[in-house]
Amino acid sequence: MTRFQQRVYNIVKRIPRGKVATYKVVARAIGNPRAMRAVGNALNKNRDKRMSCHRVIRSDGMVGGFARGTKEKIRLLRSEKVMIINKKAAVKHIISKF
DNA sequence: CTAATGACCATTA
DNA sequence: ATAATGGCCATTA
Repeated sequence: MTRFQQRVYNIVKRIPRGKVATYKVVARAIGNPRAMRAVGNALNKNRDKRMSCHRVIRSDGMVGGFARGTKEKIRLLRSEKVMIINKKAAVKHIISKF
């Protein structure tokens, strides 16, 4: 586990149920404002099902990728009442700061 | 060390 | 409105 991954997970862990954050905002929160792409890579490697990496989406509102499939990601989000239309999450759920 | 990869982003066409 | 492009960065081969 690299330190970068640690920092990412520590932030992602704090996203409350029913809310989502963008890769970009997470990158900013860990102090690497331009590392949003690397954030996605870090989450991709996570195999811990207990961790809620499905709450991280793209900055344009699209749900984005998921290690176990976008379908599953959407299913998980819907299960916690996050409204999704055309693979896009409703703005009201998106958190923009920590 | 260099090169390639990808759960991204903003700009441009 | 959609699609392509160049850039960015941690990790891995």
